[in-house]
Amino acid sequence: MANIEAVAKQAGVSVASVSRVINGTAARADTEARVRKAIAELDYQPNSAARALKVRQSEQICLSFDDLANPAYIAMTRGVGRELSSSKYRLILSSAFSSVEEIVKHLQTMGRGFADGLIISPIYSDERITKLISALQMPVVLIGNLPDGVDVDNVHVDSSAGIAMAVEHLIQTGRTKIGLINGPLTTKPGVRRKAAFEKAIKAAGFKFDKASVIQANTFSPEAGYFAFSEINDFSKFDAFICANDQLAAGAMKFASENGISIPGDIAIVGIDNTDIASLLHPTLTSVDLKAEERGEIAAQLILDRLANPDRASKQITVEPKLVIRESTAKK
Amino acid sequence: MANIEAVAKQAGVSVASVSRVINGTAARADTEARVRKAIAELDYQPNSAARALKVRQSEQICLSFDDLANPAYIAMTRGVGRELSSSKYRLILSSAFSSVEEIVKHLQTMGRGFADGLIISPIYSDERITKLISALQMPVVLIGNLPDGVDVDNVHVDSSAGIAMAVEHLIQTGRTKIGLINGPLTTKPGVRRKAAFEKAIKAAGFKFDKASVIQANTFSPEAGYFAFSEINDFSKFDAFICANDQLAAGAMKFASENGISIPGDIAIVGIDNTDIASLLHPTLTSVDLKAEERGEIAAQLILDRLANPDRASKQITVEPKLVIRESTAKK
DNA sequence: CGCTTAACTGTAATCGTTTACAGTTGCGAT
DNA sequence: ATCGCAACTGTAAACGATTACAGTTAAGCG
Repeated sequence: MANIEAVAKQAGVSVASVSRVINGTAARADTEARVRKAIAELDYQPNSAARALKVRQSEQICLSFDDLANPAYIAMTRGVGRELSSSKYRLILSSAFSSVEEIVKHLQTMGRGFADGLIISPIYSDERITKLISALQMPVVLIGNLPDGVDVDNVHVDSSAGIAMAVEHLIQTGRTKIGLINGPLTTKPGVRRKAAFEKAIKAAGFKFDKASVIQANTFSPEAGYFAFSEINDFSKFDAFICANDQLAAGAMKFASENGISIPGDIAIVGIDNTDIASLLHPTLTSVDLKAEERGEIAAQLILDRLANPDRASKQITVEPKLVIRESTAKK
Repeated sequence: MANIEAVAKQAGVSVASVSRVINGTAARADTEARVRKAIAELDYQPNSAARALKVRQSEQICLSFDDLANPAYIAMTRGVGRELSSSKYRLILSSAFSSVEEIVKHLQTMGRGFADGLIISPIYSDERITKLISALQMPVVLIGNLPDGVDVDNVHVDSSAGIAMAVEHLIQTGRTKIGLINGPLTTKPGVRRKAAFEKAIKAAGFKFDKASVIQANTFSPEAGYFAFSEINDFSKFDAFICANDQLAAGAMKFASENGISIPGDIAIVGIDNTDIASLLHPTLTSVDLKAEERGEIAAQLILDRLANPDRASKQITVEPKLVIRESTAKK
């Protein structure tokens, strides 16, 4: 309610002095005391929007991703948060719950005054988002695959390499009939994981069978459960790679309910190496895509860019790591 | 970069007309076309901070909680998000990663211009937060227990009743030596769950033994694992209630690694009924504290308050529900 | 072709800050 | 006491939008 002018009047000084006291610029002890007293008396708090307008900074960084239910993004957020907590910037999260329009609108609003920088990790490969990213007139870091022709700071993980590791590991542990429970093809990871899987299978000298890829329609445990329930003949497979740990967990639940032994009959590899991997029974072998580390790096990139607006854009690649647990033990 | 004045000049109209076109107020087709053309040419986006300053609204609601790693809060966020998505307000999240100071500062900044309303679910019972809440000059909804003397909109769940249900269920299924793996006593849920447990045990006609409460120092699976590992003599117990599903998951992991049968030797009840409950092996009986529903209600309360600033504050109570699964089957 | 009225447009004030600039004050040195 | 200089303070102009109000244009109608 009270504004800086009211405080100035109450303290018997000018608005400039009030502002200076608040922002820690030089002020006589006497002046400062009166201003602080007036602030306390009026319960004054500066208006952030006005400040942001004037100084052209909000001291906020916005992290945006699509799927709050996905633990990989939560880990990413942890990474960003840790890195930012030692800076002057606050982290705000914006997670779109429905349409691409919504997310585009959200980002634009953020971009024009509510945030100084944006870290965005879009799962859906909609070209409107791509356009938006290149149109955004503010520091942006993209986590995930950089679309062609977009020149922004970027951190991504070589998930193909991760899938190759998983395939290799399965083959080394004696599996020959490997399937993929994939995420939706409307998402970037869905598209990329399928391609990577096909490539890895061929690279290992097997022939790729389209029927070995089963599409789930979300990245959830329910979808994994449903995917497994649709398989008529489990004897065609002795291993599955699942596009994330959630899908793997759902699949394993179906297996345990239906007398399919893991890893006895079927080996399972998850992706993301989230907390759940070591809690499942059996514990889940999973490809760690280093979400938390990617978050950290993204935050570093944005801070660096904020401090140094004209530098060339950087693209950073993180290496995945296969974490071996019980679900892929030898038969 | 471009501001409204530049657009006005480019289009050969006044800034007022530009503003009206943007905000959908009446404009001649001719005028509108020229303005839109100018906007496109200059790649103009209105500055949110300036708009927020002038109209005294940001069209943002801020949801704040402490622990992003806790799936219960994620569920809560889902509830808030769903409810808000049909309103004109956007949801932003602010999750504190370290000190109370940080969260206080964050909320204040939000409060003065960056958000029109605040939904806050503090886990730590620091009185500075309480003070802050009552001092905040904006619509606030508190999810969780309302401190004495604070008169704000509130939604809370009767977790004592939930714990009583769990105790009752355990007794009915033949358990007599019930323990509690509690969360840290520095958190509100930690304090309250312990008290509720003691009360429920006594209400059931058992005598309460202090040694039956084991304190974990976080709400994580690791803490649950560690808590179980510290128990010397499992024969003293035939059931445990865990202060959340995460703790339960960790405890079950220890059990499975150490030949303790669940539910054979020990029955386990979790709290929160998160996704993981049905993915664990055995599946976990859990007290559903309706986090998602509480989020929805909180969002409704804040929208209602925003539409109706002078109404008396409302306190809403949600009833918990026990979801019975395998981990508490009869011996 | 005037007149009335509705529809649109422009001017300028305003929101609550910050900050350049000029003006004032206080203090030590002479 | 006076001067010089540093340290502080106040005035007023921004920042980029919205909007009341008054002024203009267009349209409808006899």
